[in-house]
Amino acid sequence: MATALGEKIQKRRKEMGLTLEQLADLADSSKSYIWELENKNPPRPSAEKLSKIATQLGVTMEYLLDQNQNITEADATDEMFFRKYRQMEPDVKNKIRKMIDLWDEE
Amino acid sequence: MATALGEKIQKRRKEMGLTLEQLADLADSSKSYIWELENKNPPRPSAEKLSKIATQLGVTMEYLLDQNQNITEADATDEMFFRKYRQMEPDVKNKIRKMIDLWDEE
DNA sequence: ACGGAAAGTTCGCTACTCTGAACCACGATA
DNA sequence: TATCGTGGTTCAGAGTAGCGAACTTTCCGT
Repeated sequence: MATALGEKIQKRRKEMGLTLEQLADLADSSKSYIWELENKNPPRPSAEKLSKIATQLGVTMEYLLDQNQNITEADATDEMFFRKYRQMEPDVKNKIRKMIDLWDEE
Repeated sequence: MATALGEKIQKRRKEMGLTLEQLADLADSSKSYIWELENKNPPRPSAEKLSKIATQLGVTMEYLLDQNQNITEADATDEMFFRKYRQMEPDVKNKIRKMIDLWDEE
C-alpha cells in the first residue's frame, strides 16, 4: 500500500528520530497528512509541501520523487548539503572550507 | 501579477523557443495550466507536475521554487569544495553537516 | 489590408490536496 | 488496574489544481 515516496519519507523521518507530529510542525504540515503521504496512495503532494518536507529531511525533492531508485539517499543528502552551503555568505564559506581542510589533514 | 516561479518558467521556456502548447505536451500538462503557472498567482503546482516541467526546462525544482534569486550557478571554488566533500567518509560528512547546521542557526 | 493559422487567455467543472478534530493502541507511572 | 501521555490512524469538508473547450490576440503569406 505504501509508495516509493512514502517509504523514503518514513525511513528518513525515523532515521532522524522524528514523530509524525514533529515532522509536520517542522514542515508546516499536519501529522495526518504526513501519515497519508507515508502510507496512502496515490499521494500527489504540492511542490511547496514536498519542498518543505525535503528540506527538513535534508534531502532533495528529486530524490524523494525519483521512482526508479537512481538516486541514493547518500547522494541526495550530499546534494542538499551542497545547496545549503552554496547559499551561504562568501566569508562563511571560507571559514567552513578552512575548518574542513584542517580536519581532513592527518 | 506574475510570481518568481512564473517568471522563471516563462523565461526558460522562451529561451528554449517553446510555445505554451509545446511545453505542455512535453510535460504532460495543458497549455492553459502552464499559462496559469506563468501568469497567475498563487500557483501551487503538484510536485509531479513541477518535476516534469523542471526536467523539460533542464533545471531543478529547487531552482524554480527558490524565492530568493540567489541561485544561478556555482563558481569553481564551490564545485571543488563539493568534490572534495563528496569523497569523504560518511561519518565525517555527518559530523561536518551537523557542525554547519549548528553554525548556520540563529 | 485580409484571411487563416498559431499562440496566448479565460472559464467552468471535477477530482484531489490538506487540515482539524476525533479516535485508537500502547507504554509508563502510580 | 485505572490514568495519562505519546504516537499513529481515520475521516468529512473547504479550497484549489489542472483540464478541455471556447474565445481573443498576434503573426504570417499573399
